[in-house]
Amino acid sequence: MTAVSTDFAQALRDAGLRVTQQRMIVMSVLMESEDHPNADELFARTKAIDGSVSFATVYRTLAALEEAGLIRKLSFEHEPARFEVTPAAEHDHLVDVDTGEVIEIESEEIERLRRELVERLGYEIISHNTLIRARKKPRS
Amino acid sequence: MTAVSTDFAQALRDAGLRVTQQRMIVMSVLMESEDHPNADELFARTKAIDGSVSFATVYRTLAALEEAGLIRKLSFEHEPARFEVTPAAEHDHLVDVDTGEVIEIESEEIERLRRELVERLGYEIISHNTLIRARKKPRS
DNA sequence: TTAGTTGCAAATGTTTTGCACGTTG
DNA sequence: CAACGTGCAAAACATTTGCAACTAA
Repeated sequence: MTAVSTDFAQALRDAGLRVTQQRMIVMSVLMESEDHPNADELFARTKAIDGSVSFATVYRTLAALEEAGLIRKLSFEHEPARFEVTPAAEHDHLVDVDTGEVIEIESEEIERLRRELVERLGYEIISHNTLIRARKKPRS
Repeated sequence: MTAVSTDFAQALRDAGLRVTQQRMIVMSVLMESEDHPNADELFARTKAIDGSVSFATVYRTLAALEEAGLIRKLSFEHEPARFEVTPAAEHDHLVDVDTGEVIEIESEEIERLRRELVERLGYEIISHNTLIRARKKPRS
């Protein structure tokens, strides 16, 4: 029982969810992913570890974990949703339109300005999701 | 032939697209929409003007107009894509999670910071899309 | 024991597409 | 008239769900 898997189990319990083998696997697969996998990819990686996990369970687990705030769903255009473990600090996503690569970018100042702006409108941010489509500048 | 419809026709021609009645109707419907309609809603509003326009054409027109940069597709979560005419100034979208209302918010400073940050990474922004899920603060 | 979870397959909802016909340039 | 666009219905695609079997608490 590693520290990490204990954390997963505890996080599930805290969320009022049962600790099942399937959820543990999906969580650990997502946690260990450096990229931002979609449900298909998570299913493939999960199946490689435990062939009995079904596609439906991957989706249901993702929905449950998102609901619990443990993971985040990213909506990209023209492609299925991707997922990431909820980051400690908010960050935006830059997609290289030529390579498809996703880069996380972070700015405390932008975040602060955004929060202030939203508060001035009388709202409180629950979550936000910024997608920047960009292209690498030619290095002169 | 009004100035507005001429602009639509010209915009289509400039994009290398044929000026068809269907495209003109879809464009004008979207242009006159104060909200951010989805394909379903656009189809309904379009059909009210010309009953012969098909659902497929609405989708194909939206794809063509987006490709041409004339309109923008917004990906929300747990609901079909919405559309808006490409705004003169970039703006973000705030969704009131309780009412579903979509509010456009704009900040030149955030935009500037974001552009600078992205440029520092060697990229050039093509487009961006920010979705903020928020809840109205109780007025004390 | 029993409420929550799962696997399977079927269903759902959105968006796309093949094809024959119509229209634009 | 040639290329492009359209309508229709069927297909594709991502995601969700009903149900009977299973399992965590």
